[in-house]
Amino acid sequence: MSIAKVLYVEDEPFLAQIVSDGLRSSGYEVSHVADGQIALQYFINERPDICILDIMLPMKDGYTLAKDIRKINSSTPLIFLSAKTLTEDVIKGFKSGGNDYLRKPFSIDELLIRMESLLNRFPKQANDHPEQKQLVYEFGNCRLDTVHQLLKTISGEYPVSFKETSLLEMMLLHKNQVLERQTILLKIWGDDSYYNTRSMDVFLTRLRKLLKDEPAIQIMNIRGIGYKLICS
Amino acid sequence: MSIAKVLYVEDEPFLAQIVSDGLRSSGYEVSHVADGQIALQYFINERPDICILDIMLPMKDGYTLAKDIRKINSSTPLIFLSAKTLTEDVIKGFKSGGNDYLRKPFSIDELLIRMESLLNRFPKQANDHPEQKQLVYEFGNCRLDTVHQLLKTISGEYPVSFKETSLLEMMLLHKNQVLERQTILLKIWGDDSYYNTRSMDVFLTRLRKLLKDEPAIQIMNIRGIGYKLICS
DNA sequence: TTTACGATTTAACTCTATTTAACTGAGTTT
DNA sequence: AAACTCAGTTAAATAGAGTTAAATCGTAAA
Repeated sequence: MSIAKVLYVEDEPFLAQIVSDGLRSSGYEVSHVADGQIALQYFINERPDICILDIMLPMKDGYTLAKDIRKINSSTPLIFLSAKTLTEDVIKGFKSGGNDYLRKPFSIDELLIRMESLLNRFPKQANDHPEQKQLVYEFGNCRLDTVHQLLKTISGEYPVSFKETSLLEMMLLHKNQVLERQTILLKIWGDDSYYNTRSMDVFLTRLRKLLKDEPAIQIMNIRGIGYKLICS
Repeated sequence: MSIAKVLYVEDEPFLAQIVSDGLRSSGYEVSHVADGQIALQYFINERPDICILDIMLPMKDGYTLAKDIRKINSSTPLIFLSAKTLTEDVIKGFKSGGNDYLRKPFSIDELLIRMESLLNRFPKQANDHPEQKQLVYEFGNCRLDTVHQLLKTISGEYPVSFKETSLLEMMLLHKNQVLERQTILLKIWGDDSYYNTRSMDVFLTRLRKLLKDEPAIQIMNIRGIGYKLICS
């Protein structure tokens, strides 16, 4: 989804400023309105993706506003923010069409996560965007097939393990550039603890051994920083 | 909607009794379980319409349980109930697949209205209509008929068992993507205990044997993670 | 109810990717 | 040059995965 538009209705200017800033710095486009009457106009004109409503408002209270919005649109998520803590107020909030109800004071982070939840913005899996990554790499006289995990060199074709494939692929994506050790570790191993660095060394040895017959290809170490894969 | 089934996971007996009674007197059908490990079994067998999970549980905590449930089913609403009040716990709850998070102590009425809200937002469906799933899959030179449980390969047509069919079908639904072992186990076997993984290995061997004459089709292992079915 | 059979699980064993360990060497700092 | 840190090599240990066969389970026919 592109940038989500938020309609935020709140009459207390100080809080409104803090929350608006918080939302904006998380990438939302925020329209702030202080009055319930005007808010409905905004809703109609701006078609926000989500609304955040205070309950106590001048002219038209939050419950009424929510009901009015629901007459026009039944699906846009509505979150109530209120200092009213009684259960019956919460129930009134849901009955008037709200989808969530946060008691003041609340944390911005909690508001954000609840908004995301209502907007279904959780990255389901990496599967969502089957990113069009390259499957086969040619370099020097070699070829790495990341699908079948095969490395063809001048001296033959060898099956390589998943980690070997990942490591070589990562270097190929940065060939002739410096690639930091830590970057590799974090990406492939998930953390850069001592034993994982030792483990990576072992894999480097294996890759170097596989590529030893290709004089034009070298994995160079840059001490204290990382590696550079030299190849055409 | 007919009577909604609730799976309620809570290890504190006194609270569990109160909440269960409250839900029942509001017309819900409640299954109460005190243990996270067993809860997953219940989920698979009972197919509840909504789940209410405590966070602190013996055997398997609420977050982990939620993640496991999400591997099997992505739409059933999940509500966390917890004495943990920190924002970061709330965020963890949503990140692990929860749809709402209520801090203890909470009022039964608030729980009820939030349940109702979620049940309206995710109208019963996924479970009732096991969405028009594909019955026959074509891949490479093969064809899997899930109705008659027949696998046609280049070398003939073979009857396959229910588990073989399910396993292959699941891989086909994720072909050329990484599919986690645990996801398969939870979905097909219902739990990921040791012997089930061994059993799955046996089925993989059988599938690989059946598909061995199709060089373009391979079930590749990604150690520590899962499998990838390579095919067109 | 018993038997027979196929489906699935359990068991025992093998193989292999990855990690751990121990040691060696190379570049840096003092 | 001594001391130190980082990196490379090799081998052993571990844990994940694969294979095969035997045991068990469940169901339908006898």
